[in-house]
Amino acid sequence: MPLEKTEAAKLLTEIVLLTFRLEGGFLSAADKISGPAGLTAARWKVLGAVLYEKRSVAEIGRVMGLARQSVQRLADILVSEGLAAYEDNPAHKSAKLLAPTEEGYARIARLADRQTGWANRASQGIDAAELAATRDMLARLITHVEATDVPA
Amino acid sequence: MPLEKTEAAKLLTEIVLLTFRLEGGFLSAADKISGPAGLTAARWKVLGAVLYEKRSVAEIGRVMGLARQSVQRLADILVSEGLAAYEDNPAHKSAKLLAPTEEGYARIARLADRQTGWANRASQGIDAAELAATRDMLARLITHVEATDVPA
DNA sequence: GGTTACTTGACAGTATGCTGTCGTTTATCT
DNA sequence: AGATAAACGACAGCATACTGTCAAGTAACC
Repeated sequence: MPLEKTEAAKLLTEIVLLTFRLEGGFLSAADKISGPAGLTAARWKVLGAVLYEKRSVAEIGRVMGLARQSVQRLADILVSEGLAAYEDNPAHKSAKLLAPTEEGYARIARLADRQTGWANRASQGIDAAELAATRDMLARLITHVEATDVPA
Repeated sequence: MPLEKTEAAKLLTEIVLLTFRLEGGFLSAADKISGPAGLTAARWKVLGAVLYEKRSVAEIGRVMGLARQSVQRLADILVSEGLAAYEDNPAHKSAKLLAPTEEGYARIARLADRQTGWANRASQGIDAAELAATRDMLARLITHVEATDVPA
């Protein structure tokens, strides 16, 4: 006899599928927004993670929920393109801190208006309170999912 | 002078980042759930899309929000592994319909209980009405995002 | 019926992100 | 201080998903 899903579990299962689909749409939009500034969605993510605070590669991975190795690759590309640079980390000899260069900041500035315009249009006609509730629930789900282990 | 974000746009921007992160968590869980049944998250998605209805590759792509070519690759793999088969499409000479084989159905059955258990645990303590509201908002956002074009 | 537009599958190339593994560096514990 | 554990960067290999392009099939239009 198969296991029974709770009401919440049924809804969560629907949310999983919708999240996959929504992520695809967001990613596609992010690529189109960042393309004209010479960036991709993934590089924008990494550069954005160090805009206001220098971070090590591993730290960026934790903040964005990505594997260390994925970030390492993108960070190296950003450095090779002159959009970011590794700076010495007083707290760690080999784990250098990534920080945007002037050109890196300039690239982000070039897409800011495009991102704002997109966000304004895409959120048009949607109640802010409902969006805030959705944001809070997504944050809560992230916590729950990361704490839920899957038995081998 | 930079463009101004509406309140809803600010919230949407936060939701974008949370969605990226949540998708990563869901994907990781889906891989762990489907692994013991000899599937991956991506193959489970495609097989799941034809469980109750045969579909062409392009149709699966539309339903799941994926590129035709991505689905084609996975569908070919499923067929080569004997988990699905292409059947003649009376309405189109070359666009065959994908359908699970008996073994394909069996694989899905093998992970059903694991998925249910995960969903029950991960949704524990979360109000069903709030989850339903989130689900509805995600569906709405998908529609909005897919209708919002990004100027070149 | 024939032209045109769209859909579909196929193939190639690329970007993203994962796991696994290794040696080094840092932190912890006794 | 020394041993153990954990974190970090580096490298390799692989899965997933994208864009671009082409030929063939289907639908729409005149």
